[in-house]
Amino acid sequence: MASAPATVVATSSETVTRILTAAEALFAEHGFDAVSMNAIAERAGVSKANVFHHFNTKQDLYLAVIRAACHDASQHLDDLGNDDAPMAERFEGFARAHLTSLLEHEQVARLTLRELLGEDPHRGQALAEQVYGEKFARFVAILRAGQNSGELRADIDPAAVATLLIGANVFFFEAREVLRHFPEISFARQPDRYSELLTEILLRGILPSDSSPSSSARKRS
Amino acid sequence: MASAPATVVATSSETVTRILTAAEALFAEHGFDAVSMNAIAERAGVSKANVFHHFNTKQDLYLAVIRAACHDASQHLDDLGNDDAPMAERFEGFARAHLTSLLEHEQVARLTLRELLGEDPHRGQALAEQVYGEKFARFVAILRAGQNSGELRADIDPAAVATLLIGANVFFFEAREVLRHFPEISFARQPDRYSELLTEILLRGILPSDSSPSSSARKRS
DNA sequence: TGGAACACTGACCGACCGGTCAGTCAATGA
DNA sequence: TCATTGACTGACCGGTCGGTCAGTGTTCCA
Repeated sequence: MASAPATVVATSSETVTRILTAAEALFAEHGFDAVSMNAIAERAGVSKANVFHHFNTKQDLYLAVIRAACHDASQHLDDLGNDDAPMAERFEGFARAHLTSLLEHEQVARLTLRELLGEDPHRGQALAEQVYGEKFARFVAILRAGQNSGELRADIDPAAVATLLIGANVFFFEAREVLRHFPEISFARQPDRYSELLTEILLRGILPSDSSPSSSARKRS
Repeated sequence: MASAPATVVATSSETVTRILTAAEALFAEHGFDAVSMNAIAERAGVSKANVFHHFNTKQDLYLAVIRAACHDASQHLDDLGNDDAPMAERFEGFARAHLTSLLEHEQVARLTLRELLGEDPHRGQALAEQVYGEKFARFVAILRAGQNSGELRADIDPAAVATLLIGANVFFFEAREVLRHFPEISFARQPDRYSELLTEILLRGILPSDSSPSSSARKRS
């Protein structure tokens, strides 16, 4: 008579949450095949048989984790449409918020990236497409509005801009550990600074503005 | 008395190559833990015991695969420093060549991305850092030269530009399957077109040029 | 009061894992 | 000619995997 319908056997209690939390952490850190049901049960503080009582198979548990992660992700970054600020500010705001969201919800981000790389049970792609597709569409719509109002160049593809920004942020997220060891990079530990630099480049480009006469006199430090 | 020194037990024959090829394909597609030595042996057409004859442990084999992949990668993209063309062209050339290289050597790219995500035996990171760090440094140096010659803005961080470009390409590579299902995106199956769009955005930015009077008259299709 | 329902457990299963080993076979060189 | 070497194999090892099951304790309702 309970309200729970289908998809997951579990109907009650905090135990399911404990299992899902443990599984999310382990799957995010090590990947599907590197995590055993025993390890999940141990981390959740229950018996392995109990895990199988709530989730029929390991794949079912994994799918439940992915589903929960997508549900989480669908609630992040939800407050960036209602802004009247100039486009340049909104753009930087989104860049910053997106990167911050990635870093703050590292486990969800890692799970998604593993799913992208084709961790063997690649069912979750459909879910991810739905969640991230909607966010992508909203961001592209904002850029289109900026084009229509003349705040952004009309002869560029807003979807390419969105892909570029999101890609740059995702890459920063997944490679930051390595980027730290590149001596040319000063921003590996400062995501906010990276967002600033990134925004400046995307807004105004890397070529000198034609009318500026100051180009040849500059020197690097 | 042979020439092979250390690092790997194997000293001879095409068999080692067959094993490495099979292992590279399987590790790239499924990840370290999802691939059994039996599967590798079967794909290579040899017995499992023979695999262990040439490689002491599964990790040794994995490291040998990573090492070979890094050696491959170090020979890609090696012909982009000797160019006298204008910076804008060199930039687009690099963007295109980098993305093409990712797509053409998909297995190496996937192995590297898995390593980035922290596949459990993450020893290979040091190797990858060395290879990609050198390429990164060379690209940054080219950008710096462009700044000194006045072809590029002097007030931007060339390392940020490089990270942005590489990140956008890597993201396109890893997400292209998903991007195909986003209706806003027209370039998911056309990497060359993506490189064009990306280059235009990075070179000139997304803000309208101040002196241009044409901004308000444009319409989207 | 009793029994249906359910969360939960320890013991257990067959399959498969990474890894070992004794031994076969062809090539080599003294 | 024959001992040595090294690539190679099938059989096998202990251990762990995902998954099952009989049974226990508790709750709740008839």
